[in-house]
Amino acid sequence: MKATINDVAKHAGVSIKTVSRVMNNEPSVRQSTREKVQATVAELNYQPNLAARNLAGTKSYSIAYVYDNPNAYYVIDMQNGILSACRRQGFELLIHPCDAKKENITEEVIAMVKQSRVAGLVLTPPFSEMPEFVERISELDVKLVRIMSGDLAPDQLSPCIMVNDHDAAVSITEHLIELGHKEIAFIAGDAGHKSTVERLNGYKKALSDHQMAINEDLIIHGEYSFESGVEGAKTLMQGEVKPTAIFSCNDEIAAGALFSARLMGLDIPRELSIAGFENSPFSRQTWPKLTTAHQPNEQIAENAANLLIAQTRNQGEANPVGQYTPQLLVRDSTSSPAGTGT
Amino acid sequence: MKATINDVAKHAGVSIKTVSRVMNNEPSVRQSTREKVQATVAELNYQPNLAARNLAGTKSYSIAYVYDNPNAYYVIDMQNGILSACRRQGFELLIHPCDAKKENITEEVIAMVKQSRVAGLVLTPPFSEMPEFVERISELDVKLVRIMSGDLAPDQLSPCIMVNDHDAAVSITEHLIELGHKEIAFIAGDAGHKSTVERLNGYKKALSDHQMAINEDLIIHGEYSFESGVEGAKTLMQGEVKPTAIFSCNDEIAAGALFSARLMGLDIPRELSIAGFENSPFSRQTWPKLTTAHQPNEQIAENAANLLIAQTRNQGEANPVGQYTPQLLVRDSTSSPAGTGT
DNA sequence: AGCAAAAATGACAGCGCTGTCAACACTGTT
DNA sequence: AACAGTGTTGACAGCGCTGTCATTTTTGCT
Repeated sequence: MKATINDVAKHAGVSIKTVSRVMNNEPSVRQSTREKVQATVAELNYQPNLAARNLAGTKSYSIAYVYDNPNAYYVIDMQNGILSACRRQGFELLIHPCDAKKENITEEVIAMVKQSRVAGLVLTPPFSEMPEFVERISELDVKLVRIMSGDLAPDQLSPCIMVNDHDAAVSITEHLIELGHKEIAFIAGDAGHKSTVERLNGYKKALSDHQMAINEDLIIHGEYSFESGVEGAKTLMQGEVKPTAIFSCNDEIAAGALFSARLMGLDIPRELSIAGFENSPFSRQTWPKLTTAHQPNEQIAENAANLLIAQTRNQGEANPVGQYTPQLLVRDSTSSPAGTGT
Repeated sequence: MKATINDVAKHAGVSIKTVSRVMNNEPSVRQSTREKVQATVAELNYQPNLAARNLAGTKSYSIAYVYDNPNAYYVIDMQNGILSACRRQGFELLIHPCDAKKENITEEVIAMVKQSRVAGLVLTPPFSEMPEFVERISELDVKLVRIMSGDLAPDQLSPCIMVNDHDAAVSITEHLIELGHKEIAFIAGDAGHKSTVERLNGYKKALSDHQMAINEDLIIHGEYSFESGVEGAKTLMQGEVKPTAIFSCNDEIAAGALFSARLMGLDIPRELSIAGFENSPFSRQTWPKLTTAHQPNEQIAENAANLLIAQTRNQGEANPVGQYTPQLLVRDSTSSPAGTGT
């Protein structure tokens, strides 16, 4: 029914061990032998039995995705990306949703690692940005890869995929500046998230670069939610200095801001430009569609998983750092301010 | 480091096989022996090695969740529910996202089943509602459980968890009727989905029961999307007979309808009541929050997974049928029509 | 050609568990 | 007391693969 390593060995006229070597990309196999085996593998459509591999070997062929993110879209994207890498490399994925705020979350994850014997973990915010957690986990016999906001890895504990929110925020802000906006507001997300800090700094940087003053009254400290956008926009538009553009820390906030603006009878984008961040499905479910920054989550995740798998095989550099900068995606919620004739 | 069955056997003073029997709830173990072993298991915190189990036994200890659903919230809920059941029962979950519209999707899933040797599959729409697909898969040596819309299982091929969209739609419609609405519109989702049909029928049933006419002009055939809600509401409000309430086939459509209504300057719910369906996070991210029907997806999924696992162990009835009726959840988007004084 | 070193290959044990089957310990019966 | 019948337990092989180490083949060099 299902081909085993034995079948392949017999068909190819070599020993089981040689087939094993080929399957694991080990050296010390003559090229001609390797090809012969590979041909047989293809012919019989052989796929190694994961259970047997895990049982027999010292290495493990599974990795886990540990997450706590209320954003389902993000999780699904990450999961799909990781899964792609796993399928390609013959790995298994264990998904481990859990609560980052739980008192003994570190112990819980440590227990999971010991129990499941996974070879590595993919960590996304908030876990990837919890120094103590990362440190404790990295003492275990398990590889890590972290996806986080920033431009430089904070330490050498694992490979990191950095998402350059700062530069992307600069792009968005410059887009608004170039459209001719003078009063650009910012609605921030949760203060605890690194992404909030990075995006806010990018916004400030762009203003400074263009000799524009930073007006703290135009900066709202909110959280990553629709309601926060609603409130933020209301506060801003009732303030002394009315912005002609609002840069929201993510699409959900932007959707809220947009909603609020329409309630106030504003014509978007003519009277107020609104930009989001993330390019989540949210940004396409508003009207007009949001200008945002596209973050290729699935690709980031696949990249991260590949890096992780390479680590578990002791391949690749020790602690490579990948970097992604979300790209500006101009849609219909931004334009030149009213009265500038564009 | 990690306790094996051998350690347990030694500590308890019995043979490995006896421990195995206890772990698998097999009969023919004296009560006193069973307790002794269980105590040792607890003491050593022993957990069977899944890889070894899968390798040695004829049974498998993993199930797969096969899905193709663009709704990330739904998928995450299902996944979490299934995962809970798996954790409790010592099973492993394989997640298998794929494209239901792909030409040879059936062959692809069959290949996956053979390859991974999973003991069972959890199927949600659209897979659970594809008769040929289900039939082909059920010929395999794999158990199934289906979650689908309706009140009666369509066949005896597997246990089914039925979600009674019909009755829930009746509840929502009656809620609107009781508020005093006379002209109640309906915006349907994708015609191909059974849930659309069931909800539409529930809507019609409620109207009939209350001696109200069914006006086809008040029924919009759309799809499960925000845009569809926007368009649908626009069409309805420009029609000859203006509804005072709109029942949307899901929350996303309702959000679109709500958005559209606000653009038209309507005061919600005073001038127009809008109800959704699903209680997705969407329904809480609108303003006002949507009246909807709550579908306990996570619970449904856990229930389904438990049923599936019972099947793989040949426990439980042959083809049990579970049923859930989503519950009416009244929030702020519905009220008595203007001029009725409530 | 002859030899040591290096490269390629294979034999074999064993990972932690389950299935099979044999062995043993009790019953209640004649 | 001898027996069958039932309930309980354990010995042992083997699942499909990898790690170790021994063996064979090839290579580079004199």
